[in-house]
Amino acid sequence: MTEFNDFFKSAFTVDNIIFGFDEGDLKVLLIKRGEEPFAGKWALPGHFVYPNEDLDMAAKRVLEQLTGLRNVFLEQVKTFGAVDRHPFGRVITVAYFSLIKINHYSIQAASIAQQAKWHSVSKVKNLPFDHNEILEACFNRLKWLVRLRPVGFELLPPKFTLTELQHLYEAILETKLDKRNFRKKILSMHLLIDLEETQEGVAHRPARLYQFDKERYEKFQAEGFNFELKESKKKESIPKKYKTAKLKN
Amino acid sequence: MTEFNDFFKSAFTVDNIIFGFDEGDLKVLLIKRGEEPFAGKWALPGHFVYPNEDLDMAAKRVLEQLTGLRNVFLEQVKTFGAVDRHPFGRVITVAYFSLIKINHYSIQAASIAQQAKWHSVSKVKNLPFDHNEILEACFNRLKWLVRLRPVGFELLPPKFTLTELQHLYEAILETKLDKRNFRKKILSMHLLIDLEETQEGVAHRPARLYQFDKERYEKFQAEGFNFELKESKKKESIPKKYKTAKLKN
DNA sequence: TGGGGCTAGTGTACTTTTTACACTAATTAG
DNA sequence: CTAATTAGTGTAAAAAGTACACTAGCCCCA
Repeated sequence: MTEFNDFFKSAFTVDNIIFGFDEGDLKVLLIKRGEEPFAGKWALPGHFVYPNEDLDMAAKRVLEQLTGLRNVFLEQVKTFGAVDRHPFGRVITVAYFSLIKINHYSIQAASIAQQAKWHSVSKVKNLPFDHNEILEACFNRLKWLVRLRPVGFELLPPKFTLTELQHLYEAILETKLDKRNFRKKILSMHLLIDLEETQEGVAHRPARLYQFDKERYEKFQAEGFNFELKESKKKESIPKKYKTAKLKN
Repeated sequence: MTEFNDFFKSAFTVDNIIFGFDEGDLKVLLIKRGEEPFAGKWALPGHFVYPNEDLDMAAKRVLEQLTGLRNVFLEQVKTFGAVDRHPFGRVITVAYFSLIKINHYSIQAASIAQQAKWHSVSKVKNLPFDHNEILEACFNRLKWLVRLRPVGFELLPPKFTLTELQHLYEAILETKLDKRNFRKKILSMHLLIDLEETQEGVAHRPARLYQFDKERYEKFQAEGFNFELKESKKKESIPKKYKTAKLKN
């Protein structure tokens, strides 16, 4: 049994990929690292898992320390364990992603980081460790999940308009959707409660406000239903420089 | 930095969930454990990850030692890290699942186990550790994956009939499929090469043999296509005792 | 050697879902 | 009161999915 002892020399961490949505843009919460390695660099928030702590617990702890939030959407995505991924030794990390409503919490950076800030997912690059790869894996998971389960609502305030919801989907799926078809599809699921209120103080026709019907959703989930959304094939507003890259039949 | 050292006392393993298909039944390869803990019990094959080894490498190693196979379908599924899941200390495990063609390899159990044997997925229970939970997670992943990507072919011999393919899908999805619709759908994907050969020595009309067109599939994958299969709503041959459990609208 | 048993193989009409597409409505700003 | 801006709505055509039943070809055995 002594041979086993050689194996008990590694550590593991959780990394939290926290997505939010603001100003029509999908964001990810990064921290400015307060400790070595890579002190001072923007990175994904994460921490070692304590000896008496389950993985999910550790992920919840990191999330709560950073945002003050509990009971938010949180799901394990993938584990990264390249031999040389951490300069201090063998450290594998379990990536979790969560979806939160921006502006519904205050960042409490001090506890685990010098600073925490939202960054546009599309602009983030050059993260330390293998964090670019981790972020990409989580973004792909989100893209996929959003087609199957109505997780989009986790990212919006409790009251939202259909256009806001559509913009969210467009940001995640990186595509344009047809307005009428989107509305038809969303409303046909009967997962939205029409609040019979409208926006105020906007310089155009005010939109109706809706609320996600969580109760109804949970009833349906048991029956296993499908939340698929397909993209519009309308003349897409793709900048010309990408046009040639499109695949042919 | 000394505080970090407390974290470098854990170990991690990979567990391989190896699926095969035989006699119309989905199987999983289990080993009879040669070592403590749980020596002598049937369990999922797995092993500690060596200090100089990536996770994927470890999974490939275990798979190859057990089956002699390389280059088979292998994918990370989920990581399990409950505090008390291993009696020897803190050990988290990364679950991988793979799909192999039964009868296309010989089990080389000696190296890591007393014995290895195929078990019907539907009959496996009372595995040690948290292996029941791990198997369930991998089976769910397979169910899901088979609808999106033509991974079914990984489980069949190079030449197969459409009925064999259909039985495979039915075993994985735990449902009946309509024969004509299944064929229409499968053939419309143009992923099968008609070998213009037929079965021999069967006591009925011999079926045509097909081969999976991997090249064509890989070309399509870049374009992102969908391999979804829906179940037949035909009068299902569900034993009466289950009928009352069906969900209503 | 021909009839029974068995599985292979095929087409069509109907229903549902998806898609493409353009105008009117309601508000604020100036 | 006009311009600017976004909200909100319906329909027809195409595609995909579904339900369903009979003939074809082989072996076995009497």
